[in-house]
Amino acid sequence: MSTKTIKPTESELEILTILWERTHASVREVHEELLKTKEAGYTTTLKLMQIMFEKGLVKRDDSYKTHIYQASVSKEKTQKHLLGKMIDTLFGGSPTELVIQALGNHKASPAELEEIQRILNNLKNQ
Amino acid sequence: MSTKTIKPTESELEILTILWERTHASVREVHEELLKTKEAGYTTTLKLMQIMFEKGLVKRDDSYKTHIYQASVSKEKTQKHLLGKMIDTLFGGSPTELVIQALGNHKASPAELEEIQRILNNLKNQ
DNA sequence: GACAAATTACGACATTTTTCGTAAATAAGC
DNA sequence: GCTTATTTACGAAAAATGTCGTAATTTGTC
Repeated sequence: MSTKTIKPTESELEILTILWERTHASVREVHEELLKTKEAGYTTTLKLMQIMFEKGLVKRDDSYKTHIYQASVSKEKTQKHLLGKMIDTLFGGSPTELVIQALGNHKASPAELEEIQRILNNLKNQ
Repeated sequence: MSTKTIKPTESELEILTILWERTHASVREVHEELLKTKEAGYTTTLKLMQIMFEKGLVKRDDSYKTHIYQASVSKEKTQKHLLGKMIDTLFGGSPTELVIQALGNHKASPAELEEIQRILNNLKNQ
């Protein structure tokens, strides 16, 4: 009953990303960060985060005037879940197909290629 | 002005997937296929496909009573676009991080691992 | 303790997505 | 050519998302 609940919307994902970076932040801080990439009113961000709180996507400390928010779903779990969904719907259930696309269309440095190689070796020796 | 337009919704993606598999299909056929995985009324599917037509996501041949639909965005382009978006929003712009996640969390057969190895070798020798 | 500044709470509305009922159009069989 | 079955067209509404204005609350300052 854990992975099933993860279904953040686009906007929610943007906010989660910021919270993952900072571990915790006020609405104001999140909002400032959002403004760097998009237009939005302050109360819009506030409302969004309140709804995320009701959904359980974030936790908050409201012992002070300024509430401090924190993601309550981990980045890794969310990545895993959304990736799995994408593999299912877009890549016919084949993670390999996705990996091939990702490698083919997006540049990776030699160091990164080595890292992938290490993981690949691990998987082969099992 | 091509990749910017690709933004199918969840439902639209389901339909596109079916169209990609069959190259072309009637509403009835798509609907039957959809029923295997979810509940939906026939007119719902119809309406969805009509809207996709208006958006330009699909083409159709309406010279007969039963219209025949066809995806007008390619699977590859859509995969690429959505993958890129996911890399940006969820994986901090690092395709490698995504590949690592995908390989770590989803099983791949030895044959598939070999295929990935081939691609990796290719990338290394450049 | 009154005032100003910032924050939260709340409700309302716009937009997008999804759903479906009903009517009109089309085609096939008899 | 009439009937029946199937399909499309269309409108309306439900549901989910995103937007923001206004009022109430809190806190700090003088």
